[in-house]
Amino acid sequence: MHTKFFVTTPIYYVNDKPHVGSTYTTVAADALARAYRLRGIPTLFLTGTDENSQKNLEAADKAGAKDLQSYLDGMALIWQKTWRELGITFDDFIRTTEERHHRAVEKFWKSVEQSGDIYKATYEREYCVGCESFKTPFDLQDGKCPLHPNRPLEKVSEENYFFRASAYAQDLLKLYHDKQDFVQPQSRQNEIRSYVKNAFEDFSISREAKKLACGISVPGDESQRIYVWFDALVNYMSAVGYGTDNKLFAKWWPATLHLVGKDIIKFHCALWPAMIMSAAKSDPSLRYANGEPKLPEHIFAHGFFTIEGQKISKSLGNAVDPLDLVKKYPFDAVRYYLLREISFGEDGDFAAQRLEDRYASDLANNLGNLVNRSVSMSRKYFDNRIPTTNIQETLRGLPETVWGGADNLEGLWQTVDQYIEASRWDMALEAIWSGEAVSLSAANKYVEQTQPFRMIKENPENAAKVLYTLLEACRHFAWMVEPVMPNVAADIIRQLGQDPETERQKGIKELKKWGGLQPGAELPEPKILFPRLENKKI
RNA sequence: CGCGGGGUAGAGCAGUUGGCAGCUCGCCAGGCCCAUAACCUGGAGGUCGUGGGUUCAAGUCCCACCCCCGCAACCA
Repeated sequence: MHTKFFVTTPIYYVNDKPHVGSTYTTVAADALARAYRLRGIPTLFLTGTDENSQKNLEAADKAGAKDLQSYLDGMALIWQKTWRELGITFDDFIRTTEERHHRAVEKFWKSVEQSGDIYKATYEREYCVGCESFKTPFDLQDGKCPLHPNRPLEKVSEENYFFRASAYAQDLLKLYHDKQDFVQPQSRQNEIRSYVKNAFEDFSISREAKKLACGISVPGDESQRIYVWFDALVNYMSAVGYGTDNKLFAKWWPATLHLVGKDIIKFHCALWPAMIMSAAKSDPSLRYANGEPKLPEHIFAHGFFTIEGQKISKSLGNAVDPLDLVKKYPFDAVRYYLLREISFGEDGDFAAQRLEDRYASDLANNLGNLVNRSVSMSRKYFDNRIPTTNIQETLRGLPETVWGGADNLEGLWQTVDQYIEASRWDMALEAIWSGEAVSLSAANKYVEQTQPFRMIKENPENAAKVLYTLLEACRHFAWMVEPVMPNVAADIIRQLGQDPETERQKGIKELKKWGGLQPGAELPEPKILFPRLENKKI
């Protein structure tokens, strides 16, 4: 595990409100952030909005906003509000129109300039507004942008500033080679490698101010504005004090993990590290003691969604508003579904039916039912209390049963931690649900094999052991899934007669130990964790 | 020679470093009765797109081929 965890989402364009795509990225980041916080690791979770884009200007006009700034303010608020309602625990929200960001960009630009990697050149090329990037003949297909064939290319002939990105191609290739997990999943690293190898050119990083109504001015040249990507990427640094708070910056940079969609990997995995390599040459705060540039440690590119098998599209009316979603389903369930159903890094499909299946099967039948039956039996047979038993004797399961005991539980914790470190919640959750010796499934089997409801008559001592084991296991499972389903986890802890906040204070080491439940403690009346979803079609 | 994703049981999907082909749902037959008609056991169901190759061993690596999906705008 890391000594600190600084995770970011991309900054989102505010030309629209959040939808499942941005929600997916942000929920994934949130679950990771919560996991590290729970583990006592200093965590900073950053998200925000990209407000210097021409697209926003178009959107503001379209929305009939009285001026750009009030439009941006309104949208930024909507994004923040949406995230809060989805239980997103971001620590900071950066807006690229903020002063701190402007100062960071300015400093960054100057560093790159000082390193000799900014030069002026006149050139004529095609600019695609859709991509917000220049296209080389190599990029074009039939003279059109292959991504936006119906959007006319702008012929641009002007004097701009360029970033000498090509000078870093070799260093980037070396980086990918030396650090196999710099870009994940592996297939994306391959893609990036071939891009850098074959098509990595210098970037134009400014436009004439008179043609661009918004954006940050080039330091020392008011007639030019900084290209949106060159500005946007720096947000990851400006939020942690680059150019404004050296101490803060030293504490948090470099980022541990940039979470991005697969469409923007070129910018994050090639341009961004190249920019840092350059700036680091003249800015010691961007270098380690050994002189190496402080690059982000990992970049994870997730896949895209289809909705019910179809591409997300407003004209089809299938864009899902996350706020509508959490009106229909508990947000814990939505979070669980997003993180469990799609293998992180792959494309996936969002289907209401699947969500409901998972809800009924994984959540209600397995998790909810296990907690409910365990608590109910304990209350019934042991006077509304956690059975009194010798905890030492519950370290192992009864002979001839599947239950693997405390050692295996420790192993499961390790597995979960390992998958979290790889950002693979899908795998972590699968292990919790259906691992061999210790899991929700194993716990349910343990009930069948030992039959405490029968055992209570013949061998109450063993029944006490089994039930204590089940309750204690539930406590562990609750903490394992807490980052994904914070409300559900808290409910389980309460049903076990503990206070979630008091428990959390004890720290992860304590929580991971076997025997956290006090034998003989009172058990409150259990409530259904996952009520049936009747007629709740989305 | 555009870019990318994918073809594994009826449906939906996993398969990190090559080592008996798995999961969820559905279906069939049992069990249990603590529990949210939940839980457990057993079973049927697969030429892992096709053809070659490497290997003691390939869904997994290599080569060729076939098929499907996305790529106006919105957009991770």
